[in-house]
Amino acid sequence: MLNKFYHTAEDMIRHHGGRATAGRIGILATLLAEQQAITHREIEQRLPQSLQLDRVTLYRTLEWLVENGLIHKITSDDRVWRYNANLEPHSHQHAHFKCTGCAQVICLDNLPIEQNWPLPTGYRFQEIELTVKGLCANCC
Amino acid sequence: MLNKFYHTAEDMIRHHGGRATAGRIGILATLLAEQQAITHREIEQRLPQSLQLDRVTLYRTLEWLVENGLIHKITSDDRVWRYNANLEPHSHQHAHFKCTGCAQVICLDNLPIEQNWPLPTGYRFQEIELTVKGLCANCC
DNA sequence: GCTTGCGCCGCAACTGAGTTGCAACAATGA
DNA sequence: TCATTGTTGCAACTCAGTTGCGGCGCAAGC
Repeated sequence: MLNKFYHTAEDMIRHHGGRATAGRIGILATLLAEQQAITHREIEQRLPQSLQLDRVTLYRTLEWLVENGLIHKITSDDRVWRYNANLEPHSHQHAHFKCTGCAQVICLDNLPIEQNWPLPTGYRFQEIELTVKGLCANCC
Repeated sequence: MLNKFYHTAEDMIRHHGGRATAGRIGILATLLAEQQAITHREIEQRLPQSLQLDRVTLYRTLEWLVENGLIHKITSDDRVWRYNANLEPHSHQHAHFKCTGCAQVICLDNLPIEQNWPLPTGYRFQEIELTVKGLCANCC
C-alpha cells in the first residue's frame, strides 16, 4: 500500500516547515517505499504517470530533502548519486553495500564506525564514507 | 629531481611488458612525484610543455596503468576520479582522506581494514572503499 | 640501421549527470 | 479570495568520461 508512504512523506515534510508539494511528497514516498538506494533515473521511473516531474525539479527536490535530513545521498564509483530515505533508527553514519554485478546499493546499518582514525597531525576528522563491494544474493 | 621518477616510471612500464611511450612515462612519473592523489586535470597541468597530450590519450593511458596495477584510481564525491601511483609497500586495500576544504586527497596507509563485514546472508565480500573526510592541516 | 606491423595517439563527436537563469505558476498565510 | 514567496518547467549549459577512426611511431625482426 503506497498510500501509507505518501501520508508519512507529507507528515515528514510538514514537520520540517516545507511546502508539501506533490513533487516532494511523491519523491519522498517513493524513497520510503524502497528497500535500497536508487538513482534519479530510477526515481523518475517509479513515479506514477500522474506525477511526471522535470529532471531539474527532481534534482532540486532531492537537494532540499537532503538539506532537511529526510534523505541522504550516496557516492558511488559510477559517478551517479543514489538516494535513500532516512528512517528513524537510521544512524547518520553508516556503511553501504554495492553489488558489482547489478549495481544495487543497500544500507548496512549494523556497522559500528569508529571515529578515531589515525590522521596525519594537524588534520581534523569530520565524517566517514564506507562502501563495501561484492555480490548480492541474486548475483552470487 | 624529476629525472629519477622518469627513470623509475620507464622501468615499471617495461617490466609490465608495455610500450614505454613518452606519454605513459610522463604520466606515471608525474604520479610518482606526487604526494597526493590527483585528477586528470591536475595531471595535464603538471605535464611539461614538451608533452602535451590529448585528453583521450590521458584517459586511455590512465586506464592502462590501472589495469596493469601501476596506479590506482579513487572514487570521490565530486564525481571526478583521482589517481595515485602504487608504491611497493602500498597495500592494495587502504583508505583515503579527502579534505572538504581544498579537495586534496591523500592515501592513509596505516589503516588496517578488516574484511569480515556482517553482510546479509547470501552476499559475498569483494573489496572495500573507505574515505575519511575532514580538514587538512592547511584548511584547519 | 632499415623496414614493417601492431599498438598508441589525436581529432571530432558523443553521452549522460548535474547545474544555472529566468519566467510562470501554485501552496500557504492573511 | 488575494498576495506573497517559494517551487516548477524550460532551455541552455558545463564538465567528466567514452567511442570510432584514421594516421603516426615504437619495438621487433631482419
